[in-house]
Amino acid sequence: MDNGVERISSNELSDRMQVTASQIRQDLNNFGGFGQQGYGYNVKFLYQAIGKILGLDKTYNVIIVGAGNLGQALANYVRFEKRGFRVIAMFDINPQLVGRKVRGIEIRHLDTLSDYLKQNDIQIATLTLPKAAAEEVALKLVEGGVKAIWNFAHTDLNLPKDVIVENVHLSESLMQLSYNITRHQKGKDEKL
Amino acid sequence: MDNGVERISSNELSDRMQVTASQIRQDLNNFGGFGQQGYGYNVKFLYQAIGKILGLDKTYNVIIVGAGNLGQALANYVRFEKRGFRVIAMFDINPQLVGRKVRGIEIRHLDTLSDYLKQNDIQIATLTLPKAAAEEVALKLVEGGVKAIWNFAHTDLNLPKDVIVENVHLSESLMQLSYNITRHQKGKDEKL
DNA sequence: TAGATTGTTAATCGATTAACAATC
DNA sequence: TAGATTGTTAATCGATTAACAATC
Repeated sequence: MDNGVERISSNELSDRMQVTASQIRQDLNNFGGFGQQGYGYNVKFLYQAIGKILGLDKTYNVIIVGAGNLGQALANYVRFEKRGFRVIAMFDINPQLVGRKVRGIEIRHLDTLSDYLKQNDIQIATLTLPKAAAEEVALKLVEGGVKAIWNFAHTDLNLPKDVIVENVHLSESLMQLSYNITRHQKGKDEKL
Repeated sequence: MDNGVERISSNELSDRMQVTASQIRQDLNNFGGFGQQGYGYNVKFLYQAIGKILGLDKTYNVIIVGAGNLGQALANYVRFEKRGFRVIAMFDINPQLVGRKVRGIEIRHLDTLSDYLKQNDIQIATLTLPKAAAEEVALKLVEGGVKAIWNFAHTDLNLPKDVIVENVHLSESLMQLSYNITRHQKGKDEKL
Protein backbone atom coordinates (compact mmCIF):
# COMPACT_ATOMS: atom_id res chain seq x y z
CA MET A 1 0.00 0.00 0.00
CA ASP A 2 2.87 2.37 0.86
CA ASN A 3 4.31 1.60 -2.58
CA GLY A 4 1.08 2.60 -4.28
CA VAL A 5 0.25 -0.96 -5.30
CA GLU A 6 -3.50 -1.21 -5.87
CA ARG A 7 -4.07 -4.90 -6.40
CA ILE A 8 -1.94 -7.95 -5.70
CA SER A 9 -2.22 -11.68 -6.33
CA SER A 10 -1.41 -14.38 -3.82
CA ASN A 11 1.54 -15.22 -6.05
CA GLU A 12 2.97 -11.73 -5.88
CA LEU A 13 2.44 -11.68 -2.12
CA SER A 14 4.19 -15.03 -1.94
CA ASP A 15 7.26 -13.50 -3.62
CA ARG A 16 7.38 -10.67 -1.10
CA MET A 17 6.91 -12.78 2.01
CA GLN A 18 8.44 -16.21 2.58
CA VAL A 19 5.06 -17.89 2.46
CA THR A 20 3.53 -19.99 -0.32
CA ALA A 21 0.65 -18.57 -2.32
CA SER A 22 -1.42 -21.55 -1.25
CA GLN A 23 -0.94 -20.75 2.39
CA ILE A 24 -1.80 -17.10 1.92
CA ARG A 25 -5.11 -18.07 0.32
CA GLN A 26 -5.81 -20.77 2.90
CA ASP A 27 -5.07 -18.53 5.84
CA LEU A 28 -7.10 -15.59 4.57
CA ASN A 29 -10.02 -17.87 3.83
CA ASN A 30 -10.17 -18.91 7.45
CA PHE A 31 -11.51 -15.43 8.06
CA GLY A 32 -13.42 -14.78 4.86
CA GLY A 33 -13.11 -14.31 1.13
CA PHE A 34 -11.22 -11.09 0.63
CA GLY A 35 -10.18 -11.63 -2.98
CA GLN A 36 -11.79 -11.90 -6.35
CA GLN A 37 -11.15 -14.53 -8.99
CA GLY A 38 -9.19 -13.25 -11.96
CA TYR A 39 -8.30 -10.06 -10.10
CA GLY A 40 -6.51 -10.91 -6.89
CA TYR A 41 -6.72 -8.86 -3.72
CA ASN A 42 -7.40 -5.15 -3.47
CA VAL A 43 -4.54 -3.95 -1.31
CA LYS A 44 -6.40 -1.21 0.52
CA PHE A 45 -9.39 -3.44 1.19
CA LEU A 46 -7.18 -6.32 2.34
CA TYR A 47 -5.26 -4.01 4.65
CA GLN A 48 -8.47 -2.89 6.30
CA ALA A 49 -9.84 -6.41 6.46
CA ILE A 50 -6.71 -7.68 8.22
CA GLY A 51 -6.82 -4.68 10.56
CA LYS A 52 -10.35 -5.63 11.46
CA ILE A 53 -9.40 -9.26 12.07
CA LEU A 54 -6.65 -8.08 14.42
CA GLY A 55 -8.98 -5.61 16.13
CA LEU A 56 -6.98 -2.58 15.04
CA ASP A 57 -10.19 -0.77 14.11
CA LYS A 58 -11.02 -0.37 17.79
CA THR A 59 -9.45 2.00 20.28
CA TYR A 60 -8.21 1.09 23.72
CA ASN A 61 -7.19 3.06 26.79
CA VAL A 62 -3.75 1.99 27.91
CA ILE A 63 -1.72 2.69 31.02
CA ILE A 64 1.97 2.02 31.48
CA VAL A 65 2.92 0.66 34.87
CA GLY A 66 6.62 1.20 35.42
CA ALA A 67 7.99 4.44 34.01
CA GLY A 68 11.63 3.45 33.76
CA ASN A 69 13.55 3.37 30.52
CA LEU A 70 11.41 0.68 28.96
CA GLY A 71 8.13 2.27 30.00
CA GLN A 72 9.26 5.61 28.65
CA ALA A 73 10.41 4.02 25.41
CA LEU A 74 6.90 2.64 24.90
CA ALA A 75 5.28 5.93 25.86
CA ASN A 76 7.35 7.68 23.23
CA TYR A 77 6.45 5.28 20.47
CA VAL A 78 3.84 7.33 18.66
CA ARG A 79 2.79 4.72 16.13
CA PHE A 80 0.94 2.72 18.76
CA GLU A 81 -1.36 5.70 19.10
CA LYS A 82 -2.13 5.46 15.40
CA ARG A 83 -3.18 1.84 15.80
CA GLY A 84 -5.74 2.81 18.39
CA PHE A 85 -3.76 2.33 21.58
CA ARG A 86 -4.13 5.54 23.60
CA VAL A 87 -1.65 5.79 26.46
CA ILE A 88 -3.36 7.99 29.03
CA ALA A 89 -1.35 7.49 32.21
CA MET A 90 1.88 6.11 33.61
CA PHE A 91 2.70 4.87 37.10
CA ASP A 92 5.88 4.46 39.12
CA ILE A 93 7.13 4.49 42.70
CA ASN A 94 10.30 6.47 42.02
CA PRO A 95 9.76 10.00 43.51
CA GLN A 96 12.14 11.40 40.91
CA LEU A 97 9.76 10.28 38.18
CA VAL A 98 6.38 10.89 39.79
CA GLY A 99 4.91 14.17 38.59
CA ARG A 100 7.05 14.32 35.47
CA LYS A 101 5.55 13.94 32.02
CA VAL A 102 6.57 11.83 29.05
CA ARG A 103 5.17 13.04 25.75
CA GLY A 104 2.47 14.84 27.72
CA ILE A 105 1.56 11.74 29.73
CA GLU A 106 1.73 12.24 33.47
CA ILE A 107 3.61 9.83 35.69
CA ARG A 108 1.50 9.12 38.80
CA HIS A 109 2.43 7.37 41.99
CA LEU A 110 1.79 3.64 42.00
CA ASP A 111 -0.15 4.03 45.25
CA THR A 112 -2.87 5.88 43.33
CA LEU A 113 -3.28 3.07 40.80
CA SER A 114 -6.36 1.40 42.28
CA ASP A 115 -8.17 4.72 42.69
CA TYR A 116 -7.28 5.69 39.16
CA LEU A 117 -8.69 2.43 37.83
CA LYS A 118 -11.97 3.04 39.62
CA GLN A 119 -12.37 6.38 37.92
CA ASN A 120 -11.11 5.45 34.47
CA ASP A 121 -11.99 2.68 32.06
CA ILE A 122 -8.69 1.03 31.18
CA GLN A 123 -8.59 -2.00 28.92
CA ILE A 124 -4.86 -2.60 28.58
CA ALA A 125 -1.95 -2.20 30.98
CA THR A 126 1.70 -2.43 30.07
CA LEU A 127 3.84 -3.99 32.80
CA THR A 128 7.33 -2.54 32.55
CA LEU A 129 8.64 -2.96 36.06
CA PRO A 130 11.00 -5.29 37.94
CA LYS A 131 9.83 -8.86 38.21
CA ALA A 132 9.63 -8.74 42.00
CA ALA A 133 6.69 -6.32 41.86
CA ALA A 134 5.03 -7.65 38.71
CA GLU A 135 2.63 -10.25 40.07
CA GLU A 136 1.32 -8.06 42.89
CA VAL A 137 0.69 -5.13 40.57
CA ALA A 138 -0.89 -7.40 37.98
CA LEU A 139 -3.45 -8.56 40.53
CA LYS A 140 -4.32 -4.95 41.35
CA LEU A 141 -4.78 -4.27 37.66
CA VAL A 142 -7.13 -7.21 37.28
CA GLU A 143 -9.10 -6.13 40.36
CA GLY A 144 -9.37 -2.69 38.79
CA GLY A 145 -11.00 -4.14 35.70
CA VAL A 146 -8.05 -4.30 33.30
CA LYS A 147 -8.73 -7.05 30.77
CA ALA A 148 -5.36 -7.41 29.07
CA ILE A 149 -1.75 -7.13 30.15
CA TRP A 150 1.26 -6.55 27.96
CA ASN A 151 3.91 -8.07 30.18
CA PHE A 152 7.55 -7.03 29.86
CA ALA A 153 8.52 -8.17 33.36
CA HIS A 154 10.90 -11.13 33.20
CA THR A 155 8.44 -13.49 34.80
CA ASP A 156 5.30 -15.42 33.96
CA LEU A 157 2.17 -14.11 35.62
CA ASN A 158 -0.28 -16.33 37.43
CA LEU A 159 -3.64 -14.71 36.71
CA PRO A 160 -7.29 -15.71 36.22
CA LYS A 161 -7.49 -17.29 32.82
CA ASP A 162 -9.94 -14.76 31.40
CA VAL A 163 -7.21 -12.14 31.66
CA ILE A 164 -5.34 -11.85 28.38
CA VAL A 165 -1.58 -11.74 28.81
CA GLU A 166 0.92 -11.11 26.05
CA ASN A 167 4.45 -11.75 27.21
CA VAL A 168 7.52 -10.06 25.79
CA HIS A 169 10.34 -12.05 27.31
CA LEU A 170 13.52 -10.50 25.98
CA SER A 171 15.67 -13.18 27.53
CA GLU A 172 13.94 -15.77 25.35
CA SER A 173 14.61 -13.70 22.28
CA LEU A 174 18.26 -13.40 23.27
CA MET A 175 18.52 -17.15 23.81
CA GLN A 176 17.12 -17.70 20.35
CA LEU A 177 19.79 -15.37 18.95
CA SER A 178 22.42 -17.25 20.91
CA TYR A 179 21.16 -20.60 19.64
CA ASN A 180 21.23 -19.38 16.05
CA ILE A 181 24.79 -18.17 16.44
CA THR A 182 25.80 -21.54 17.87
CA ARG A 183 24.01 -23.44 15.11
CA HIS A 184 25.54 -21.19 12.47
CA GLN A 185 29.01 -21.83 13.90
CA LYS A 186 28.38 -25.57 13.98
CA GLY A 187 27.24 -25.52 10.36
CA LYS A 188 30.56 -23.95 9.42
CA ASP A 189 32.61 -26.43 11.41
CA GLU A 190 30.86 -29.36 9.81
CA LYS A 191 31.72 -28.11 6.36
CA LEU A 192 35.47 -28.21 7.14
CA MET B 1 16.60 -25.82 40.24
CA ASP B 2 15.75 -22.62 42.13
CA ASN B 3 13.28 -24.67 44.16
CA GLY B 4 15.99 -27.14 45.15
CA VAL B 5 14.54 -29.96 43.04
CA GLU B 6 17.31 -32.43 42.26
CA ARG B 7 15.70 -34.79 39.80
CA ILE B 8 12.57 -34.59 37.71
CA SER B 9 10.68 -36.91 35.37
CA SER B 10 9.26 -35.90 32.00
CA ASN B 11 5.83 -36.35 33.60
CA GLU B 12 6.54 -33.87 36.38
CA LEU B 13 7.97 -31.44 33.84
CA SER B 14 4.84 -31.92 31.78
CA ASP B 15 2.72 -30.82 34.73
CA ARG B 16 4.76 -27.65 35.19
CA MET B 17 4.81 -26.62 31.55
CA GLN B 18 1.94 -27.01 29.11
CA VAL B 19 3.77 -29.62 27.10
CA THR B 20 3.21 -33.38 27.01
CA ALA B 21 5.78 -35.68 28.57
CA SER B 22 6.17 -37.34 25.19
CA GLN B 23 7.14 -34.11 23.54
CA ILE B 24 9.64 -33.24 26.24
CA ARG B 25 11.39 -36.56 25.73
CA GLN B 26 11.23 -36.30 21.94
CA ASP B 27 12.56 -32.78 21.84
CA LEU B 28 15.41 -33.39 24.26
CA ASN B 29 16.40 -36.51 22.36
CA ASN B 30 16.92 -34.45 19.24
CA PHE B 31 19.98 -33.13 21.00
CA GLY B 32 21.05 -36.13 23.04
CA GLY B 33 20.08 -38.44 25.86
CA PHE B 34 20.09 -36.34 28.99
CA GLY B 35 18.03 -38.62 31.21
CA GLN B 36 18.32 -42.00 32.76
CA GLN B 37 15.78 -44.80 32.73
CA GLY B 38 14.06 -45.30 36.05
CA TYR B 39 15.50 -42.04 37.39
CA GLY B 40 14.43 -39.17 35.19
CA TYR B 41 16.48 -36.08 34.55
CA ASN B 42 19.03 -34.55 36.89
CA VAL B 43 17.89 -30.95 37.08
CA LYS B 44 21.33 -29.35 37.38
CA PHE B 45 22.75 -31.46 34.58
CA LEU B 46 19.74 -30.79 32.35
CA TYR B 47 20.00 -27.07 33.00
CA GLN B 48 23.61 -27.05 31.93
CA ALA B 49 22.93 -29.27 28.93
CA ILE B 50 20.18 -26.94 27.68
CA GLY B 51 22.45 -23.95 28.31
CA LYS B 52 25.06 -25.59 26.14
CA ILE B 53 22.54 -26.32 23.37
CA LEU B 54 21.54 -22.65 23.41
CA GLY B 55 25.16 -21.51 23.47
CA LEU B 56 24.84 -19.85 26.87
CA ASP B 57 28.15 -21.38 27.94
CA LYS B 58 29.98 -18.98 25.63
CA THR B 59 30.61 -15.27 26.13
CA TYR B 60 29.99 -12.58 23.57
CA ASN B 61 31.01 -8.95 23.25
CA VAL B 62 27.94 -6.83 22.64
CA ILE B 63 27.47 -3.20 21.64
CA ILE B 64 24.24 -1.26 21.83
CA VAL B 65 23.63 1.05 18.89
CA GLY B 66 21.05 3.63 19.85
CA ALA B 67 21.29 4.85 23.46
CA GLY B 68 17.74 6.10 23.84
CA ASN B 69 15.31 4.76 26.40
CA LEU B 70 15.24 1.28 24.92
CA GLY B 71 19.00 1.04 24.54
CA GLN B 72 19.49 2.19 28.11
CA ALA B 73 16.88 -0.26 29.35
CA LEU B 74 18.88 -3.10 27.79
CA ALA B 75 22.17 -1.74 29.11
CA ASN B 76 20.71 -1.74 32.60
CA TYR B 77 19.48 -5.30 32.43
CA VAL B 78 22.20 -7.02 34.39
CA ARG B 79 21.04 -10.58 33.89
CA PHE B 80 22.15 -10.59 30.26
CA GLU B 81 25.67 -10.19 31.60
CA LYS B 82 25.21 -13.35 33.64
CA ARG B 83 24.28 -15.29 30.50
CA GLY B 84 27.54 -14.33 28.87
CA PHE B 85 26.49 -11.22 26.97
CA ARG B 86 29.00 -8.50 27.87
CA VAL B 87 27.86 -5.03 26.84
CA ILE B 88 31.08 -3.07 26.30
CA ALA B 89 30.00 0.03 24.41
CA MET B 90 27.01 2.11 23.35
CA PHE B 91 26.61 4.46 20.40
CA ASP B 92 24.33 7.39 19.60
CA ILE B 93 24.28 10.63 17.64
CA ASN B 94 22.57 12.72 20.33
CA PRO B 95 25.22 15.13 21.73
CA GLN B 96 23.35 15.15 25.04
CA LEU B 97 24.00 11.42 25.39
CA VAL B 98 27.48 11.08 23.92
CA GLY B 99 30.10 10.96 26.68
CA ARG B 100 27.62 9.92 29.35
CA LYS B 101 27.74 6.50 30.92
CA VAL B 102 25.03 3.92 31.60
CA ARG B 103 25.97 1.38 34.27
CA GLY B 104 29.61 2.22 33.56
CA ILE B 105 29.23 1.75 29.80
CA GLU B 106 30.33 4.75 27.79
CA ILE B 107 28.11 6.21 25.09
CA ARG B 108 30.24 7.00 22.05
CA HIS B 109 29.39 8.98 18.95
CA LEU B 110 27.96 6.92 16.11
CA ASP B 111 30.59 8.40 13.78
CA THR B 112 33.24 6.46 15.65
CA LEU B 113 31.46 3.13 15.18
CA SER B 114 33.47 1.82 12.21
CA ASP B 115 36.77 2.68 13.86
CA TYR B 116 35.65 1.05 17.07
CA LEU B 117 34.72 -2.13 15.25
CA LYS B 118 38.19 -2.28 13.66
CA GLN B 119 39.82 -2.18 17.06
CA ASN B 120 37.41 -4.41 18.97
CA ASP B 121 36.06 -7.86 18.33
CA ILE B 122 32.30 -7.53 18.56
CA GLN B 123 30.03 -10.49 17.88
CA ILE B 124 26.61 -9.05 18.63
CA ALA B 125 25.07 -5.61 18.11
CA THR B 126 21.76 -4.45 19.47
CA LEU B 127 19.91 -2.09 17.14
CA THR B 128 17.78 0.24 19.23
CA LEU B 129 17.41 3.24 16.98
CA PRO B 130 14.75 4.76 14.71
CA LYS B 131 13.87 2.69 11.68
CA ALA B 132 15.09 5.37 9.25
CA ALA B 133 18.72 4.83 10.32
CA ALA B 134 18.53 1.09 10.98
CA GLU B 135 19.47 -0.40 7.61
CA GLU B 136 22.42 1.94 7.04
CA VAL B 137 23.88 1.30 10.47
CA ALA B 138 23.28 -2.43 10.12
CA LEU B 139 25.41 -2.49 6.96
CA LYS B 140 28.24 -0.70 8.80
CA LEU B 141 28.00 -3.27 11.57
CA VAL B 142 28.26 -6.14 9.10
CA GLU B 143 31.22 -4.46 7.37
CA GLY B 144 32.84 -4.15 10.78
CA GLY B 145 32.60 -7.88 11.32
CA VAL B 146 29.52 -8.12 13.53
CA LYS B 147 27.97 -11.55 13.02
CA ALA B 148 24.61 -11.16 14.74
CA ILE B 149 22.11 -8.36 15.17
CA TRP B 150 19.40 -8.09 17.78
CA ASN B 151 17.03 -5.81 15.94
CA PHE B 152 14.54 -3.63 17.82
CA ALA B 153 14.06 -1.15 14.97
CA HIS B 154 10.54 -1.36 13.57
CA THR B 155 11.70 -2.59 10.20
CA ASP B 156 13.02 -5.74 8.57
CA LEU B 157 16.68 -5.60 7.62
CA ASN B 158 17.96 -6.62 4.24
CA LEU B 159 21.35 -8.14 5.00
CA PRO B 160 23.65 -10.87 3.66
CA LYS B 161 22.10 -14.14 4.69
CA ASP B 162 25.08 -15.28 6.77
CA VAL B 163 24.30 -12.45 9.20
CA ILE B 164 22.09 -13.69 12.00
CA VAL B 165 19.21 -11.35 12.76
CA GLU B 166 16.80 -11.72 15.65
CA ASN B 167 13.89 -9.33 15.35
CA VAL B 168 11.92 -7.96 18.27
CA HIS B 169 8.98 -6.30 16.61
CA LEU B 170 6.88 -4.88 19.40
CA SER B 171 4.13 -3.86 17.02
CA GLU B 172 3.62 -7.52 16.12
CA SER B 173 3.35 -8.41 19.78
CA LEU B 174 0.82 -5.64 20.29
CA MET B 175 -1.24 -6.84 17.32
CA GLN B 176 -1.28 -10.31 18.82
CA LEU B 177 -2.57 -8.85 22.07
CA SER B 178 -5.18 -6.92 20.14
CA TYR B 179 -6.25 -10.03 18.24
CA ASN B 180 -6.58 -12.01 21.45
CA ILE B 181 -8.76 -9.30 22.99
CA THR B 182 -10.97 -9.32 19.92
CA ARG B 183 -11.23 -13.10 19.87
CA HIS B 184 -11.97 -13.14 23.57
CA GLN B 185 -14.74 -10.60 23.09
CA LYS B 186 -16.20 -12.57 20.20
CA GLY B 187 -16.15 -15.74 22.28
CA LYS B 188 -18.26 -13.97 24.88
CA ASP B 189 -20.70 -12.58 22.35
CA GLU B 190 -21.24 -15.99 20.82
CA LYS B 191 -22.18 -17.44 24.17
CA LEU B 192 -25.07 -14.97 24.53
C1' DT C 1 14.68 -58.63 41.15
C1' DA C 2 10.73 -55.30 40.64
C1' DG C 3 9.51 -50.60 39.62
C1' DA C 4 10.18 -46.57 37.28
C1' DT C 5 11.10 -43.99 33.50
C1' DT C 6 13.76 -43.12 29.63
C1' DG C 7 14.80 -43.43 24.49
C1' DT C 8 12.67 -44.63 20.38
C1' DT C 9 9.49 -46.63 17.11
C1' DA C 10 4.76 -46.58 15.36
C1' DA C 11 0.16 -44.26 15.02
C1' DT C 12 -2.30 -40.12 14.85
C1' DC C 13 -3.23 -35.66 14.02
C1' DG C 14 -2.97 -31.14 12.00
C1' DA C 15 -0.89 -28.00 8.97
C1' DT C 16 1.11 -27.11 4.52
C1' DT C 17 1.15 -27.74 -0.29
C1' DA C 18 -0.77 -29.01 -4.69
C1' DA C 19 -4.46 -29.22 -7.79
C1' DC C 20 -8.47 -27.71 -9.90
C1' DA C 21 -13.21 -26.29 -10.49
C1' DA C 22 -15.68 -21.94 -9.84
C1' DT C 23 -15.97 -17.34 -11.31
C1' DC C 24 -14.67 -12.63 -11.99
C1' DT D 1 -15.36 -15.31 -24.66
C1' DA D 2 -10.51 -16.23 -22.93
C1' DG D 3 -7.33 -15.48 -19.22
C1' DA D 4 -6.36 -14.97 -14.66
C1' DT D 5 -6.72 -16.03 -10.14
C1' DT D 6 -9.44 -17.04 -6.30
C1' DG D 7 -11.74 -20.34 -2.97
C1' DT D 8 -11.69 -24.97 -1.75
C1' DT D 9 -10.98 -29.90 -1.90
C1' DA D 10 -7.54 -33.59 -1.95
C1' DA D 11 -2.68 -35.17 -1.25
C1' DT D 12 1.43 -34.67 1.21
C1' DC D 13 4.29 -33.73 4.74
C1' DG D 14 5.92 -32.97 9.36
C1' DA D 15 5.05 -32.67 14.10
C1' DT D 16 2.75 -34.45 18.10
C1' DT D 17 1.13 -38.17 20.75
C1' DA D 18 0.90 -42.91 22.15
C1' DA D 19 3.01 -47.17 23.06
C1' DC D 20 6.50 -50.09 24.51
C1' DA D 21 10.92 -52.34 24.69
C1' DA D 22 15.38 -51.15 26.77
C1' DT D 23 17.65 -50.27 30.95
C1' DC D 24 18.83 -47.95 35.12
